[in-house]
Amino acid sequence: MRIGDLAAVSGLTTKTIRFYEHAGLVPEPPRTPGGYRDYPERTAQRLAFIRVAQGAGLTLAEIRSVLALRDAGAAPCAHVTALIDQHLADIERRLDELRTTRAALRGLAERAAATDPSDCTDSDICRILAGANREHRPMSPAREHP
Amino acid sequence: MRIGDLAAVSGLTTKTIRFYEHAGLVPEPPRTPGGYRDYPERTAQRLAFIRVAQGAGLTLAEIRSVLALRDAGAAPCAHVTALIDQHLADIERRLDELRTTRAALRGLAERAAATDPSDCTDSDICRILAGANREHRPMSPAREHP
DNA sequence: CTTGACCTTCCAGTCCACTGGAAGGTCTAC
DNA sequence: GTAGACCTTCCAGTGGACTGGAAGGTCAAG
Repeated sequence: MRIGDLAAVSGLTTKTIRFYEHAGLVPEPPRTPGGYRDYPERTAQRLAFIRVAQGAGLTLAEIRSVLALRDAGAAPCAHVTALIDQHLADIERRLDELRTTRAALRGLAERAAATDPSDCTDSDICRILAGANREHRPMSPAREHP
Repeated sequence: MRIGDLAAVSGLTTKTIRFYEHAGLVPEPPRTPGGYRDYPERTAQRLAFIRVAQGAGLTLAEIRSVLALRDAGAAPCAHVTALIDQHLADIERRLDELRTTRAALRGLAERAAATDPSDCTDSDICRILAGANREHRPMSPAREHP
């Protein structure tokens, strides 16, 4: 099975598969005499597993750790369970953040509807935004890497 | 006002302020004879505005566009309103995604609780994850740049 | 024998908002 | 005069998951 075939059956691109190999998610396959990658059938299963795990919100690094355990002959169950719990907690946190930001934005949308543009002078840059939540600071929503 | 003072009153770092200047959010200030940045008072207001706008979930690029309008003498109200609506829609979409992923993860957590590790063979890499949502594919959650 | 589909490697860029560090200059207090 | 706090510039890196492109090699069909 060459990389193009594998890409076709897995729904990924050849680029992505090479990237996965580079990232240690897929082992280096044997090569044909011409130097082409020649994959065994089970690599397709591995890629399918990666997709499912990604769908569950695991990062490639986490998926790699699960695969490494399995490749080492260990049952990764406990590890997987921990990852799932961790991601659930993470998602709850992000949901909270998003709901807070949504509430703030809805407030701003209301304020915007009530604002007369001709009323809006240079002094504050923007009447809608400036002055908003000047009392209740603790908002800071979508900052991923603070 | 030198950059350190401005950092102190704005709660940002000097690094960040220079970065904002480089990014076109803050105009280049005059310099002291020694070459230090010497900010007027109103820059502090500008930085405060940036923080509020960021708190509302606007990106620096969007904030720059609002500031550019204001600097050009125009009232950015309509633009700001559009940005707010857009971000609200965006947040709804992300909330949906997160809720979907959460539901999937809860299913996996249940399955994990019901899985006996000694039961778990090499064949599928991981019983908990593999085989999960093999029917209802459409999950794909936290993919920001697909 | 040529076309063109496929493959190879490697490097760099994307997005976002910073952050770190090196190598040096300036200012204030003692 | 010197310590050390602050400032300057510029370049590179972070995380996450790819994606694009250049420059070239291989293979099957016509």
